[in-house]
Amino acid sequence: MGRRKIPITRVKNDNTRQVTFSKRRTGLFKKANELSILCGVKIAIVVFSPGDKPYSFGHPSVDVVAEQFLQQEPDCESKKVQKGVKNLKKIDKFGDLLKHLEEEQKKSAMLDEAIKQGMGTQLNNYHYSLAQLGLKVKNHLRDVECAETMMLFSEEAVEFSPSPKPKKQKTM
Amino acid sequence: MGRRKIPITRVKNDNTRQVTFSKRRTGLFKKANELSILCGVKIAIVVFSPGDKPYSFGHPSVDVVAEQFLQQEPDCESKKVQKGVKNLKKIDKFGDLLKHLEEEQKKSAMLDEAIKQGMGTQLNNYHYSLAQLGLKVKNHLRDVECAETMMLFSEEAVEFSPSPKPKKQKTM
DNA sequence: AACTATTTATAAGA
DNA sequence: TTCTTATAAATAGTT
Repeated sequence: MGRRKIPITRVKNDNTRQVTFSKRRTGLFKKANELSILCGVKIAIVVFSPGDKPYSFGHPSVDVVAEQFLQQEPDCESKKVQKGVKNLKKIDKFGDLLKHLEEEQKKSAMLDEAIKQGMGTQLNNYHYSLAQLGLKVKNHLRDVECAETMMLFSEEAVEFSPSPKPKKQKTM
Repeated sequence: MGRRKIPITRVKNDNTRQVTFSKRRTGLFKKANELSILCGVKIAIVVFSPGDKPYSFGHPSVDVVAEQFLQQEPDCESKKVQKGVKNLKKIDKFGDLLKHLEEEQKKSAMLDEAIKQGMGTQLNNYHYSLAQLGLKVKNHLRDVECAETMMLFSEEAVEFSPSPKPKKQKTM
């Protein structure tokens, strides 16, 4: 799609790579925007530049899409989970771990209830705390090298805008 | 980019819209793949079809990208969290809830350790159990209508594959 | 940032 | 859904 055909392998020259990134990211977001409009669908993209700066696109917002993505209830998956839990119970060696897990789930339910009681302005505080808990849980999965996670974040829904809050703002 | 130029407005015919979605989604994921390789960057895309079926693309995986995106430390955000936690401690009414939360985090650490001890074939079972826990956590956040969550599910990290586990599998 | 020769994506049709 | 192909659109190299 240019003066010459290029092989799809990492662009070696730093500067060229950054230019390619800028051009193609723009093109990608444009395509995503068209897709969302033409088909009336929700979409979210998150990408990090070669300099590790985050860029995102979302319609109607990254949040909304991520939210929906996580809410899915996997029929077969849930079966697997249940099956897994049953097998788990058969294994003495991990019996107490299972107990811990169950306790955590009960507490989750408690928190859930308590939160519903209504805590007005403190909702957000709890919210953040819960988010931290969620992160912990997720990290476990990562640690055991299972990649079936996903998550999101906060702040404004973005359209064609470089995401805010870059962790380490490097060169780009 | 076809026999004719089309205006970027919602495609009215249901069938045509679905066809357009399929073609453009494929094209978009291809572009995303090229971008990730050419520039050596991480990227994740989540999109829902007109029938609300989820599709995703991630390099190296949706998880990894989401993880990094959420781990960014938005100066103001992290301050808010810390501030929130502090305020939380000052509020007697919610003191015990906080304790519960802290306990859960400790247990998370325990689970983490135990898992690292090595559990071979049972890893996946625990993984699923943990995923359930994560789901619980997420649900809390959703209940309080804050979208800064994260969660997970299970099964394969995806590349060019329609995501599994559609909640309500409609027409497409 | 612009330009443009080329490659690539895709709308319509089968 | 998959394929074909005329045409629109993206972009690599250049300025």
